[in-house]
Amino acid sequence: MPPARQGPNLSRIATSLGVSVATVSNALSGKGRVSEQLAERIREHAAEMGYVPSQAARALRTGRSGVIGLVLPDIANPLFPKLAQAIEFAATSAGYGVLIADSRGNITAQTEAINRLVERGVEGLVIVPRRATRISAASCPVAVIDTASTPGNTVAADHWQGGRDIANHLAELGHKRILVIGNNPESNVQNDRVGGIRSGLRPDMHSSTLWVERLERESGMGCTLGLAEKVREGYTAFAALSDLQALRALTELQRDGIVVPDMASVTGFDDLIFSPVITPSLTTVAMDMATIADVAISSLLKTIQASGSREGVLVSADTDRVPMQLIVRQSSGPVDPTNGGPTTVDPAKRASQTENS
Amino acid sequence: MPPARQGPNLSRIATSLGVSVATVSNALSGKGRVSEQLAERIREHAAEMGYVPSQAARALRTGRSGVIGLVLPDIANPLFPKLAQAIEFAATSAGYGVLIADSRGNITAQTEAINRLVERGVEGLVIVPRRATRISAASCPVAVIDTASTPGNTVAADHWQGGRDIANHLAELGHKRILVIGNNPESNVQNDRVGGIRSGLRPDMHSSTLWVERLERESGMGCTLGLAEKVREGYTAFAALSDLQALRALTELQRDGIVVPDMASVTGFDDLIFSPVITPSLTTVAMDMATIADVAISSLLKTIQASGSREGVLVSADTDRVPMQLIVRQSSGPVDPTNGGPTTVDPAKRASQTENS
DNA sequence: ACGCATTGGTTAAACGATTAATCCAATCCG
DNA sequence: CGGATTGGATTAATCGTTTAACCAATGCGT
Repeated sequence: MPPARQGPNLSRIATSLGVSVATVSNALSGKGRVSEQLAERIREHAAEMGYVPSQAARALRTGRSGVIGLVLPDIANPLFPKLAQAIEFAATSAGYGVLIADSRGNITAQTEAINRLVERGVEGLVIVPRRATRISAASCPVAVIDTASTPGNTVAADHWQGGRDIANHLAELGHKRILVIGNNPESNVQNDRVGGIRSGLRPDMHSSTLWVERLERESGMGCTLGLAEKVREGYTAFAALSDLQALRALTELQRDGIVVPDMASVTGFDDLIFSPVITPSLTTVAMDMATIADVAISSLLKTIQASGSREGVLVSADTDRVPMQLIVRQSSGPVDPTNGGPTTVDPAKRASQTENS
Repeated sequence: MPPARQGPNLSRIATSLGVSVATVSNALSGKGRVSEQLAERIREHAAEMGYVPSQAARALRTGRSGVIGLVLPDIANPLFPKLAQAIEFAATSAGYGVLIADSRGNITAQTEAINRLVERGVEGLVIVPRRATRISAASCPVAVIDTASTPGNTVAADHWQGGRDIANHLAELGHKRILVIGNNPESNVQNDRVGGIRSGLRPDMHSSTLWVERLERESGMGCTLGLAEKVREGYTAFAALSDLQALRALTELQRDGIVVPDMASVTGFDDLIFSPVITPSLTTVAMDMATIADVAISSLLKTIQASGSREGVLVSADTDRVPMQLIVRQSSGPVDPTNGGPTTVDPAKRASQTENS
């Protein structure tokens, strides 16, 4: 069936130069003993023939495929682009390729995805686990990116510190009552972020938490969050655990005639693509994806080289939490002195004024 | 160096069953001639030994790696998650793996990315080209996802029709003056969308176009688009060529006290992750990513199987444009009768009312 | 009974690179 | 001067599959 192999290979180079394949291999890899002269001649010739080593053959012989797998809980996650980009860059820089797999929601799919990658011969895996699932190590080294409080986590942003930074920021602006808006309390990441926020509150501050997914289960998808009511109750700041929730909050407030940041502040997490360009632009806390990816990949590769590359090991890194960076933009500002207490004004009325004027 | 291969392989299965490797291979692939009895026995035994074929060896022997490459102009593109997810799913269903590569902006990087993938032995490529770059075919079949008007395009959403749908929708709502908001006039996709919109306008309608990137080059990144002014001039609808621009427009309008959709309508493209959850939720036009991915992958694989899998061919499909679907949400509504002409009200005044009340 | 297909299986040669084991000088040193 | 060393290159085995070619035994028609 294979009618005519035509790509240049070691053997073709060898015969055309009148030497043995081993010599060519040695010259190109710089491993064996070849005179510098000959080596140079070989490299030249190989280059001009456009030689490209067969990864398949190399993989077969050495048992190293030069590929790692990236498993994501849900590719549609808005955070994914940055992560994938960073991982791809780090891996490529280290001479590795990246195979992706989407673990579409459920845990069985995640396991299947992992298996597929392993069967394809990946040398290691980078996994962003779904919600609170623990990774039962596959048959190769695994680096986990979730949050430092997850057992088995390799490296992640310091979500806790990010939360504290947000709390500090809001404290400095004079906010006393803060509503934390999260999606799901089962997410380790979101829990760390809430924890961080709470730990950063001054004694005279108070916070409560709104879980959107829970609310939607009762009131239907895409329901309103009732934030205008919260403003009336005296909340002056809305700290969302993700820019997506922050955006949701921001637009809802705006629609109800509550001017941000004049009358209420909104903050988010993750610095998603839209955050800098909306009006007002969003104050948020960004992960240092590049560093996270670097740490994950480098410690993964270290483990791969150390281990016989069999056994599923959970990789650990020396830096397991990477600082997050507060980015102050327009959506957060000093608390409105006239709106310090509950029910100073009636936002509903204000909204209707706006609509009807 | 390789001390102890341990994974079960054909030969191990063969000896443990007292047959030849060829027979095992045949039994497992169902190709050669093996009695049904023996075949069954072999399959059983292989399964319980946990046999996993070596992709590397198979790739080496057959020249088929079972992997395709996905090249993206910029992974950070918010559209990417859906695309990658769809491609990954289609490829996986067909038994292929997906290697990703980010072509980080410039065209040289795109070429390099392609080369890396080819060196890794991908059998074919799916490329979403950067802006208006033409793909100079690599040394393997290439499927291009851009827009039908791009020469060499394989399959894409019917952006033109999507534009027409938007125009129709706005026409039915009674809008006469429409501002199209795009990012960059060099994008084939955006141009098709504008073209579609224009072609769908009724004789009594009028549109002009605002290119954000051009504006930002003059007024600085993240500058305001001055849409309140446009409303004053009589524009009642803002048709953005991407949900990202639509969001930008929507938030700017809201901040300036212009209620959407009561006083102005906003529409987008792509149905990005945030579009359904903002307030008001965004009217948009969605691509059918699943179908696009299916067509791309299936015609790519068809070409791979047909060709000797060498030569870089630009794959073509029988369906080259997949319909887009209009999703009407809250951000578009009938034109405000009191706001039909220019300068009926002063939005700036209204905004300040809101802020000071 | 003899040639001829058919069935069920084996042998062995690839695929292309890596690498341990040799081999053959030429050189070095006591 | 002879044995040990070393630099420089070759031989050949190996990774795990696939597959063409081959072979033995059986069945069948004439």
